[in-house]
Amino acid sequence: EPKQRGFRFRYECEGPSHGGLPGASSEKNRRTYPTVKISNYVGHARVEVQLVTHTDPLASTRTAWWAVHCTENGTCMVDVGPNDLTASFSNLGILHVTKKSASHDRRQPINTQHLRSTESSILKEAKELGKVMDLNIVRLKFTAYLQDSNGGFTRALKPVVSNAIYDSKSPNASNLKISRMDKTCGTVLGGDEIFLLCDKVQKDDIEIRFYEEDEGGWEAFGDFSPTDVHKQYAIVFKTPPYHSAEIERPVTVFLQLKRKKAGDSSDPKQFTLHPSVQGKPRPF
Amino acid sequence: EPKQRGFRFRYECEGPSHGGLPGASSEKNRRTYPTVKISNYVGHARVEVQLVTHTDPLASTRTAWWAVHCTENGTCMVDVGPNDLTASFSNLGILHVTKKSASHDRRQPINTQHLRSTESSILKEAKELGKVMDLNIVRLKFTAYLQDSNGGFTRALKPVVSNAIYDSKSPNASNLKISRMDKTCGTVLGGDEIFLLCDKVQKDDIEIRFYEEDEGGWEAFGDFSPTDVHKQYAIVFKTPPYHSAEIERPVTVFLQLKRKKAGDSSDPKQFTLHPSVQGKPRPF
DNA sequence: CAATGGGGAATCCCCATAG
DNA sequence: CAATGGGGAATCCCCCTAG
Repeated sequence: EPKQRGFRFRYECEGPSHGGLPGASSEKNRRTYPTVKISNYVGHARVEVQLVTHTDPLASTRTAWWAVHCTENGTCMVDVGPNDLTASFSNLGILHVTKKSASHDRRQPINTQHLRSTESSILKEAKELGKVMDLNIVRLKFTAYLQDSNGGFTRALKPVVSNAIYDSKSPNASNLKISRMDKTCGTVLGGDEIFLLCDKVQKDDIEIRFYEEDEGGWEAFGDFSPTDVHKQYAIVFKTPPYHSAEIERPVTVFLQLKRKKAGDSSDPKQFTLHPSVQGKPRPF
Repeated sequence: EPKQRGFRFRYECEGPSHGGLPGASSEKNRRTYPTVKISNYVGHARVEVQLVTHTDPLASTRTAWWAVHCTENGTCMVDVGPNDLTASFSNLGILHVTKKSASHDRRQPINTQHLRSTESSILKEAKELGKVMDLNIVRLKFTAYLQDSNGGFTRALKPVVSNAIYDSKSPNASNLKISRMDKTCGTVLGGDEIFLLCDKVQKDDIEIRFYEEDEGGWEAFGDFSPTDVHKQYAIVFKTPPYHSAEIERPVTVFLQLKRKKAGDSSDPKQFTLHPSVQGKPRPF
């Protein structure tokens, strides 16, 4: 399985070799790659990868919105066997196809009379498509071919489809990250104003989640409006009140950025809640 | 004269009509436009505008990096006179020409044998040019033509060139602006950490200037490094010490963003310095 | 020096608001 | 509805660091 997030799709103009798609369990020092294994078989086999859309994985590649670059000649397959039937793809790149070139790709009925209208209608179509199938999410589709009696790889097995891969440069799928906060503590009553610096977020699809780790889990959300999100890179918010104002000593909780729609979240940061100051009355 | 900053150059693809270049003294409600007046003359005249480069105003327009769009047909001139010889240009737009189309513009020796090499060499040339003459700065060049005895506008006067106009979308010429700070006061000793949210800045060409208004003017700079500039939209810095630690009551000073190279600055924000707390020793 | 990874510039697209 | 003004997405370019 490939890693779902954190990999950046590239445009052709960016050149090859910006690193291959890592495997789901890939680590800094121990890199792994998307891998498939053919079970219950001994012999030679050929495994091919294709990119398919996020939503309709089994059917479509009808428009090649992306192209996989693994070998020089553009084909994406490896031969395996006869003993180890594990195919590992170590240099998969995912290429963005631009809207413009995408429209050229389609075979047009060249001889029809609409010369101008084609172009705009294609753009419109592309836009429609873009709405349904997010171009920034793809899956890998592996197809294995076993050798037939003539030695040709013709006996196709049922393809398997990977989990979804999100373009890390796409604003709705980039890695969420809190890089800095002006305070890391506040009072149990909430209402403390915090300046938080982060990687790119979308002002209408982000929330700041406070939580405690134990089961039963308390959670609450930072208080801010879209206008408090500054240029996608900073958020000014107020802390939520803790579930209980009656604490004797400081409590440490966590906060993280979280996308409302996709549900993915950033690494957490610690935040310390202090008891409300002696003599300062709670608001009621 | 045109306004120097705050006007955005547009690409052709953005369509016409995103507002015309305002005059230097243009206000929200009282719009003015770049205007020239022919002195010491009575009669009809024609005034033409052209865009010229920032650095070499009198000579060049040799490559039309920008195009002025004022009338439908692309010509940019107005006829004035016979009494009022003031020409006002109310709908000047400045078009960005993309690098790609810029290279097409040049008349190529089509029949030479370098088919591939031309393109890359043109790009290289464009890049070279870009280094010397900043494509995001232009000037207007007005040329007036008086009527000759046949009624033709042939008697050109000496052209006049406007001040420089900076593309407000260009990162090194955009409007500087402080939009929010997490504190607006600190101590006279300095060293207070401030989170400041701002419009786009360049981490290597920005400083935070504290100053007092009176002549003799104290000034000092916020302490931060390029890595403290977060994604061009926020700066975490430490306040500088005031010129005197011996103050009895709070002092209000100003701070502003300031570009090191161009020297332009943002509107100031107030900042209040409090006396060092009773009993807290000054560091020495 | 090429591979890897990432910041930000140049280009493009489209939305909100006031006439 | 078109003019105006502006935010941000899609595309592209290039620098840094570690091998």
